[in-house]
Amino acid sequence: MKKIVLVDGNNLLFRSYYATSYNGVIMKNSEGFPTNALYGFINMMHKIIVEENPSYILVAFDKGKTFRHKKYKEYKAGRKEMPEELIVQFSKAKEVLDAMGIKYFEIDNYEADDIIGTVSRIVDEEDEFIATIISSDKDLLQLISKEVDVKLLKTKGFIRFNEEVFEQEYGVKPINMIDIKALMGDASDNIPGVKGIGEKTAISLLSKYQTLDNLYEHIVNVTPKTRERLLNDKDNAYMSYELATIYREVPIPFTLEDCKYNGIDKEKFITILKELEFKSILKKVDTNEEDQEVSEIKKIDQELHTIPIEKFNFNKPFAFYIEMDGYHYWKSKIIGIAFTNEEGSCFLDPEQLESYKNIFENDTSKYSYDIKKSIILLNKQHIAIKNCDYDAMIGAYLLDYKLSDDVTLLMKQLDYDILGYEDTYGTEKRPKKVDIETTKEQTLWKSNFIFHTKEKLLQEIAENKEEKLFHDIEMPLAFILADMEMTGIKVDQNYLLNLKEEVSQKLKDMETSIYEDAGCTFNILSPKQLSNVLFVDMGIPYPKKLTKKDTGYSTNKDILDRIRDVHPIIDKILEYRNLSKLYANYVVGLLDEVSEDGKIHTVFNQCLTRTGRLSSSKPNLQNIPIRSDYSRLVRKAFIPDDNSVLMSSDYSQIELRVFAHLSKAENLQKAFIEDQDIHTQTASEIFGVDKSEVTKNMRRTAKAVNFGILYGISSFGLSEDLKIDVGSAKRFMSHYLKTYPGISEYMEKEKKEAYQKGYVTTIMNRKRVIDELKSKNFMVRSSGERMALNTPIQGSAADILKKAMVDLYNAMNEKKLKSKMLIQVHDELVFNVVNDEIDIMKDLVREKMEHVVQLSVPLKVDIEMGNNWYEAK
DNA sequence: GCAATCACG
DNA sequence: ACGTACGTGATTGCT
Repeated sequence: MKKIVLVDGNNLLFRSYYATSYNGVIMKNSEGFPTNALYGFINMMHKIIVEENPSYILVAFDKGKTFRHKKYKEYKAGRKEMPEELIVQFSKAKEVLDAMGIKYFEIDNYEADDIIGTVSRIVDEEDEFIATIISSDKDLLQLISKEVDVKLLKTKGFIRFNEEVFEQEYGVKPINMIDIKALMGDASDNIPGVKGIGEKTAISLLSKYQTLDNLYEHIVNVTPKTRERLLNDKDNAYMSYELATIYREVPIPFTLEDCKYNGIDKEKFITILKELEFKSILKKVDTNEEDQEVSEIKKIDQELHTIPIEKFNFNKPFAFYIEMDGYHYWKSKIIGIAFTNEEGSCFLDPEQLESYKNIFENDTSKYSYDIKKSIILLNKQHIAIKNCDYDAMIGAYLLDYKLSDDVTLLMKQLDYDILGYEDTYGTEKRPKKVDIETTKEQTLWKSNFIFHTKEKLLQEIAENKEEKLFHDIEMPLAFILADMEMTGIKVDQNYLLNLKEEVSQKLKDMETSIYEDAGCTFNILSPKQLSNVLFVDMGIPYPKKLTKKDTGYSTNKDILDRIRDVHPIIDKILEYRNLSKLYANYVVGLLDEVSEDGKIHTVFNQCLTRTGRLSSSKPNLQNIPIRSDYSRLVRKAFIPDDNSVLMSSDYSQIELRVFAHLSKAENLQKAFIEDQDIHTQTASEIFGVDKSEVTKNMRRTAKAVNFGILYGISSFGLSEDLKIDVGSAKRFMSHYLKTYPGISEYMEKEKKEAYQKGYVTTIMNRKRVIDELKSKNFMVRSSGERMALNTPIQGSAADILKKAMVDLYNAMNEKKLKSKMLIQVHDELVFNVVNDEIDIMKDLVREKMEHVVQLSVPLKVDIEMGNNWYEAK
């Protein structure tokens, strides 16, 4: 059997044009020639060839007015004119196809559909070929037969229809697609169909009567309303039938054999790609870059040659990689260390570690991967690391992976084949047992890799202007975080144990009371069971419309809050949830994490978030309760060392200040310079009242709007947050934007730049690639836009606090202070301050944090102290 | 393993 | 017309 692929060229070009035209902005090459549709088109054709692997392929295009226009003047009327910027891409597409070695045809007065219909008929009639039709137009489904299937393109992926799939989906034969169209019409082609009959009715009618003729013959059996509609529009139905029928007798001037696919004309293809400036595609085509990268890695692999450790020169710069035997570095031990320098690699057995202590502590320049992990593992053996100035993991993080350049491809390979954390250590729940027999080779390979990719990675960092971020912030920060983790924070376990008893008793009482109200017992924490009890058994009306995607009733706080007044059980459930969260996460959960030294040693993930923030895990110390009075009591369990206090220092409104700086909105900046309460100030301006007359509610609204701005704003989101209607939310927004001139311009500029570059940056040039902006899906793309707006704000704030940590840490060292930095919570630092350093620390912390960078608005910190974290806030 | 929920900034 | 605010982590229930 020979396989021929039939592509609806018009359809593909249309799709990729409209999928990549945002706000009228489309991709062009430097000459101004529009290229957006071609980009998607070429990728699509490439994908088709890879996925279908056809020996024959044909692309069909429309040409001229068809017989359908003669029959029905209104055919395709009301369609927007094809934009000039798309028209010019059509002729270019044909050049592209030539270069790709793909045959295309257009025949005067026929649509692409008709050509495809004719070819598929020929395929049906002869015995040598089978065909696959590719389009997103359901019309073509009528061509399905034993030898012909249709790959129907969707916004996400595709569905392959053959006879069975079609019948399962529609309950009729593929040829009845025409009858369906005749009844339901097609708005995009302006085919009328029968008024009042949509897809559902059409399908259900035809699954009973099969064809249009048969339906009208048995019209008496149809329900009165539908019968009336059918009779009213009978003429239209039959005309629509004709219009929807693909013509399969086009006089085609070629044979199937003419459509043989002989592969691309590389030279021609590359010339066109260069002209269109499709660098990423060019890279794929040009000598098959991906293969090259793989071979380069393999080359490193091959070059790996081990030398006896006695002959290894530790006085020259070297890379090292430490392998441990478990998932969690606090609980694991070293099982081997590999070293690489320009002469080769060697392996160190952990039993000999003691005698090699000095090589980590000498002045030689060292490179590693996940240096923080290495510091902590070695620290357990009382070994320090000096002069490690390069961490490949941090480098890869700053490059944000997935740029389509050499280093990133290498890093991807690296991540997948070599250093993948989960591949080596498993997951939290399923940790792998690591033993050196199986990993020795890999460990050597890893250090080898670190050494040999360093230059490339650093070069890439330089190209991004991220050198300062890398060398002056992230690298020193790794050591600081290691110190903070190792120091840990002291926990009052007795306090937590008492709290445990108290909460557990409350939970029991609560439980009985809820069961009484409900009249049955059930699992309160199961949303499924709970919604059943509330909205079915007890008959409480669900307060929100169920959208089609909802699988069932939601029972989240937002929903329950709206029905609080209906029944006392609701408040009890909310309370029960609060308490069980407190119990599981913050009482038992924390107690489980206390080490033998009576402290909690969290892990700060430095290379995880997309914005540049840290995250904290095992346990997470960045989400300890504070918003509710009762839950925040757990903070009393976090206590200072002897003769010390806990000091907390947090930036006031850092993200809004960063936003005022970035957006250059003058009155916003002014408010900060004058040290106003920013939400009150905003309220006074958008409500047009004096500050003294701003009510609590006005301030609350203003605060929500301010947050909306930081998150990339949508009036819907604001209305949800404030529980007001979308219209009012819209008015607040537009009023806000009028009040603060410059903000909408800033946001538009930011979005446009993100679309052009494909990434956004922070004040310290931290980079975040946003692939969502390329999505064809509106929702995904909008979300990409919000990321583009929010990341510079959140990320710059993160940069600022990170730099402050470095500056402050260095200053504390210089002054030989005994106080310690313990925790970072995005805009807050927590310290253990020894009593006789309180004054000096207060001044130093304020000085370093407030003057870490020079913005157009001042930075402000609030400092609190106490005998536990509860008091220091 | 994923969805739902809720803790923080 | 889409369906809707940014960034995290841990627990629970359920397939």
